[in-house]
Amino acid sequence: MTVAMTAAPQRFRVQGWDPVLIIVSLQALHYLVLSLVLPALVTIFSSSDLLQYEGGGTSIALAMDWRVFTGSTVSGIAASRKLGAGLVSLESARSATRGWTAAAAAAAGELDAASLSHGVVRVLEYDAFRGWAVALGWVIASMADIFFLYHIVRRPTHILDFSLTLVFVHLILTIYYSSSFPTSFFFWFVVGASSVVQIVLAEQLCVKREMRDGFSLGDVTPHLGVEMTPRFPDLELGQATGHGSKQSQSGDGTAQTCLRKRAWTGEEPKASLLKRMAGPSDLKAGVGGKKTADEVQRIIFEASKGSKYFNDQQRRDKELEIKVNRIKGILASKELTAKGDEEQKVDAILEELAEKRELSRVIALIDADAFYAACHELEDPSLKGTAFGVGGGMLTTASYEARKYGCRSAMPLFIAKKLCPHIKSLKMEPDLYVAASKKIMVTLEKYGPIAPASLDEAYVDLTDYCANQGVTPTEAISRLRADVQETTGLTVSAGVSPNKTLSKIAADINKPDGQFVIDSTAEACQAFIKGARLRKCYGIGRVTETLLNGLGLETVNDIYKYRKRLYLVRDHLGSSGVFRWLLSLYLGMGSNRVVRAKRGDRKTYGVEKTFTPTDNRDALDDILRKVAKSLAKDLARSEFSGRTITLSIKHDTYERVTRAFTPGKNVWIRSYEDICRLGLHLLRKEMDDRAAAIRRGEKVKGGKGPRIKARLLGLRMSNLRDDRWVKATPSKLPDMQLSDSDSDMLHESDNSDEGEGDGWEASKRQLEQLAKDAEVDPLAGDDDWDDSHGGASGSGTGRWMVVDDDDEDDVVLSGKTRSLVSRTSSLPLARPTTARRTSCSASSGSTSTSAKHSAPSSSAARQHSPTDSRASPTASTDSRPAMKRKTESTASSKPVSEFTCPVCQKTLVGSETAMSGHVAQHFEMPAKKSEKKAPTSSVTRKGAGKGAKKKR
DNA sequence: GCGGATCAC
DNA sequence: TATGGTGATCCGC
Ligand SMILES: Nc1ccn([C@H]2C[C@H](O)[C@@H](COP(=O)(O)OP(=O)(O)OP(=O)(O)O)O2)c(=O)n1
Repeated sequence: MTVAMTAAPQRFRVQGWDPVLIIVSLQALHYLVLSLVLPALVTIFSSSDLLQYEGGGTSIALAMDWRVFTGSTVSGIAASRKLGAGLVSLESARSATRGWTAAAAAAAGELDAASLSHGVVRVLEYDAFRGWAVALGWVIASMADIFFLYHIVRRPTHILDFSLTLVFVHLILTIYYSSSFPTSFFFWFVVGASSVVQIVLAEQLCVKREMRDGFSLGDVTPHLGVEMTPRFPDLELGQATGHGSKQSQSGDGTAQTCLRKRAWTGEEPKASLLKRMAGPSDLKAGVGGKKTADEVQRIIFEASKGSKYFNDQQRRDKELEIKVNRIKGILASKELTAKGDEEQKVDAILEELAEKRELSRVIALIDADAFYAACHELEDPSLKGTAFGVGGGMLTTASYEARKYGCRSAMPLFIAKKLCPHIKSLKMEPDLYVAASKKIMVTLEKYGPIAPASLDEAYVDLTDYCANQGVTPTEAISRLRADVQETTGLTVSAGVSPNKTLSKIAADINKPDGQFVIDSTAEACQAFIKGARLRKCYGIGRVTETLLNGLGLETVNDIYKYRKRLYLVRDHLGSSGVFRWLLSLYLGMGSNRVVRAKRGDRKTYGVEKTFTPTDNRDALDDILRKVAKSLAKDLARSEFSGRTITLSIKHDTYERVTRAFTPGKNVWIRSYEDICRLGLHLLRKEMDDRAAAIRRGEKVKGGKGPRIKARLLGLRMSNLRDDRWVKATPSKLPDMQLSDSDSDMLHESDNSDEGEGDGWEASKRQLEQLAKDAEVDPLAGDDDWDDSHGGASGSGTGRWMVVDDDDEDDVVLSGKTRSLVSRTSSLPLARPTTARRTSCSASSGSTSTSAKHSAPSSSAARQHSPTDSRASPTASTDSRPAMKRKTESTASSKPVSEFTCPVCQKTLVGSETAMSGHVAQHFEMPAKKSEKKAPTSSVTRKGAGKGAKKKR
């Protein structure tokens, strides 16, 4: 024992990390503590005369035999009431063969002989004391373990593992020692409870230390030691080729996965961090082998080390680690009480889900290869085959040649240059991409309904094309791809399957200029997705993947393999829907709805700008004004106004905060002046609030400096209203707009506010009152299935995407993105489903007034969808128009040019813009008083949201 | 409604 | 030396 203790620390320093040594040391220390504490406790709690029976208080059995716990606490106490039970309890003890148990046997003999109830009680009392003493000893030792874990294990991630291993080893030892399996509830309770407490406390301490000390690379302490996650051969998707037909035009067989030796040894940062720094890239780096994955990781790491960005990544990494541990803990505790029928239950759900499988459609996802880069090659053919990236500072994409060196999307140029010294970078030219995108989409439309998911991606429903032309999906997609290449000069890759989920994954398989078709059979779908790594699935990003990894899952098939685990933690997976979503993913199911997004589907407009960090107020104001101007321009061009403006700040530390403000329910923001005024106000308020928080000693983001030092400022408008729609609709609500032009108001209003501390509130209330008018009603949309991606609305390069009809060049895409991850704990995921459900049902009826206005199209848009192909009834597809609202808003009276300021009560005549400008003035004011009240009184609280959405 | 977090491209 | 811009959803207050 002693040897181990002293030897351990040394070996750590010299050799790094040795799990076996660590567990041996912990075990030894644990027993050492027990051996010191138990005799003392037993001596204290036991009467001396009885102590003799077991030969003193120092028997090794005290530590090693689980029966010391039981002898009598729980069962014994019960036994004191009933003789029979007491006999049973002692009976078991009698079967023991060595150590102190002989004493118990003797006691039992004594009982048998005397059969005096007095005697029985006495013996049991004695045992009870001892049981408690031993339990207490165990608890003390467990708490001492916290200290050892903290100093020896160090990494929060490993606490759980080592702690459980320790208990497990003890279990084995005690079973061996006692020649019996622990059947005492008390024993399990004490051991289990102290382990839980031990794990929680130790992890918290370790996490706290890491947050405090950081994670220094030069440090040679064991916790930095290696935690290499082996790079799995990228099984991609198993050999699904049996079912699907494969047809790759490009010659390179990306398939081979060579085992690479470590490019560097010695101190290595945590794998997760390396991965984070390397980005989502698959790192199968050079097909051409110019750089190995390890080299790429190393270079990225070396270049990043020490930067503020790097530090921020470390911080995130730690937080993620905490999350992983938390869910692991939840799983561990749930497993203790698992019933055993979990897998059966899951299987039932799977069966239920599988019934809704829909295989009638042929859905394709077309994705252009290295899109931006390809667009530039089109303009300048000499670029072909050269290594270049698009974007200054940060690469938005890289040419395939550059990718051989490890260059990727979202990689800073200076790192790309280290990887590939001769890489060239081109300036972004959005117009080029938009034009190319339009061309692609036009071509795609010849093959069926399409749903653009970004500038370079779109889903196409080939069902009808195949039927009409009498061709197989494979033939159809081959034609389509050839067609696109011919008409646009761009190469695209495609995936074809019965649903969007699978097609999306399939499109990646034969990536550059290739395609992958999955047969329309349940078997083919299932077989295909089984081998896919979780990260390949739309909606599963870095965080979600890590959390699932924490539960032991690596591939989609593991969802089934570990369905019991998922089931046990299902309530901690964000929302209950996540669990089912994963199951349907495993089944290879998904939405097959292909509908184009409409103009009204856009939900926000925003502009943000990164600059070299500064804490100069004037400079920040200046930047914000420019941002405001840009945003105003976008809004004007697209004819949208918004009710809510959100300021976004990225501190020098990369920590971000957002601050929003909604003047009123019917107050529309659009002009540069309003945006600017409100934006500056939000910025100033944040500066003041932050400074105040610092003075109060509270923690704030962005470092300790009293002034905000930012590297990015952004403004975003949400709760949009389509001004075109407004224009076309004669009467409507009282429409106020904070507006520009009249700057005159500025001065006069300035003084009026001082008095009213709660001008803010007042204004809010009055405006809300004023707004109460149009009637909206509850929605009708009921159950709609999920639609993770494409359906309508989405992610992507929002700003330029071309929306449906009007050939405007505004952009809106389709697809939606839910993100997993609930903030507080657990797994992310949100269920893909329903985005609109929340927005319609959850939000108050009042807002819908505006919602209605803003998105007249969205409801109208849908009715058209799946009608033609009757075959998609309840399918797992969404199919359904969610809500069908019809009542347009009612009208309200009220001319528009005369207002009474809700704040100062003045009556103003003139443009509404003047009005808004005036009102806005009040906002600039004293944040103080309004501050207090705002939180409590403002707004109503509605509980509906959650319930509605959960159910389903 | 707000703010943080996640994800996608 | 140095790490982007745009948009969407979800959750818990
Ligand atoms: N973080 C990112 C990722 C992508 N894009 C842009 C540039 C890409 O060209 C385009 C399409 O993205 P993809 O993910 O489809 O990647 P590419 O088309 O560039 O390459 P490939 O699809 O061949 O892997 O979106 C971006 O601006 N920022």
